Amino acid sequence: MKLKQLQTEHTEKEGSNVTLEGWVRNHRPQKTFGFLDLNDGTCFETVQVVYDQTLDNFDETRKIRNGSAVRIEGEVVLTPKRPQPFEIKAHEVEVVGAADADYPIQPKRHSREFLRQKAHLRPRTNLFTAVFRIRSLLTQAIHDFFQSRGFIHLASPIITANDAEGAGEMFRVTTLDPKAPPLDDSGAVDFSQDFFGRKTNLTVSGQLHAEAFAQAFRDVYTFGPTFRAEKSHTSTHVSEFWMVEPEMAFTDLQGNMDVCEDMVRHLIRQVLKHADSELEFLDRFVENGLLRRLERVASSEFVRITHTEAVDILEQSRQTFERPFEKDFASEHEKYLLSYFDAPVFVTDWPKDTKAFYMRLNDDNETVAAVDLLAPGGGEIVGGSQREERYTMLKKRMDEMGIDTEELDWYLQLRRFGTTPHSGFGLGFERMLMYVTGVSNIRDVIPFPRTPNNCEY
RNA sequence: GCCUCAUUAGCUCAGCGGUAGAGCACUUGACUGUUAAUCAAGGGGUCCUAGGUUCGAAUCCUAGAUGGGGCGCCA
Repeated sequence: MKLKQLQTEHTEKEGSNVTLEGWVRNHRPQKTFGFLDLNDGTCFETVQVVYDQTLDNFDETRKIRNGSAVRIEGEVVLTPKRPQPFEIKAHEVEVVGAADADYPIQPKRHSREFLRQKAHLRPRTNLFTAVFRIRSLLTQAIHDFFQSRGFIHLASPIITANDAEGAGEMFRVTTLDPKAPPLDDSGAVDFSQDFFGRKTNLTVSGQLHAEAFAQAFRDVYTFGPTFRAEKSHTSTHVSEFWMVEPEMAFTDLQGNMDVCEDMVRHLIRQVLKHADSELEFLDRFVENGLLRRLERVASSEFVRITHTEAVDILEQSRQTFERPFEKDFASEHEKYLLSYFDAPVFVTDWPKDTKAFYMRLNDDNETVAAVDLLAPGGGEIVGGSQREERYTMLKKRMDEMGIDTEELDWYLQLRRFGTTPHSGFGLGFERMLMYVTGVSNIRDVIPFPRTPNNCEY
């Protein structure tokens, strides 16, 4: 039987025998009896197993160490006067796989740094049980949201030929011999002899491919892994992460923000609805006030201001900032705007030279129809835009910014064959997860994080 | 890439120029309802590495390695 099921049915099951399988989180043996805290992976909670000398293998059971895998057969006993509503009175305890004495996870707080070095064992701690249960829930919620609105999911390619679209450094994909690659006449590496007959990289974004599908299915989204080879050392960057990228034809920037706002609210509501125990734990041990913050965001209207308005607010703030804010914002500016409004804020219409080539040029010729969503406690979690759908404008912008128009001819063609005003955004999945769980380092919301100089496991 | 802080037992940390410490974990024992149980005893150390200063270095100095935090780049 699964513990999750027993949790909802323990009243009906009172007095009946059940078998549970799981891992011992903590063990409190005494002289003639003892207690095992068992987690079977099906829910956040543990169940207390009580055993005594009536067990055939009482002496062996007394010696069970934390981390051991066990099978318990016993009776469901209601315990309304104790901290837990029910427990299991064991009739049989079978050790399925004992844990050696040097099992490193103890029933106490460990540092995140230590647990990162034990990434294969950390899902057995309360914190990571909560985080990864919510991660799974959030994945489901994303698909629910888009599928229920008729969006088509597309698996955008992980290996791409797009060399650079301005999103950052890329990982090269190659089968050439690193010691003796073939060279061309000028002495440079000859990638025409590489596996795909050209230079290829891991994707930095599925957006361009999503745009192609949006011109066929209208509303589409991608949800998959993304790779950046930047040597960033921060708590919000990893080399491999997941992005959600919806793309919508016949949709302007306002419509884009409507979908984004609905999505963020939906995601938070789903977590609030289905992860009570996890959020309660996180609110207590990770971020005091997490629940209140999420509830407020789930019910509040998001603010919408232009970049020009945001700059005005910063200018009138009477606060001294270390960095200039006329063009792009640093985290200190984002924090000020968030505390000013005390709600999620969309900032739109950014100066064109701070943003990517595909964003639609506004009539002022100075700004583009870009949008960043700033969220209290999470910083920038979404970046999006209305795309430049006018062929000549796009071509001009690409030339100005030195983007290879030959390589991206297929992307330009989309503007010649039935172009539409269209928009989309990218949600950093792990950043959303940080925002929802209160966990402050992105390496602690991804199962096996990859960062510069670190690819263990 | 830049700036900072750290590295002492399996974990969390104290010690800051004079014999290597505590709590938890582990092992053993006590305990008839524990909730990160409690109590007692025991085992456990390349004080990150390499140099240097000193009668004497975990402690002071130099370099390096690894990790954390901040900034930049971004999601």
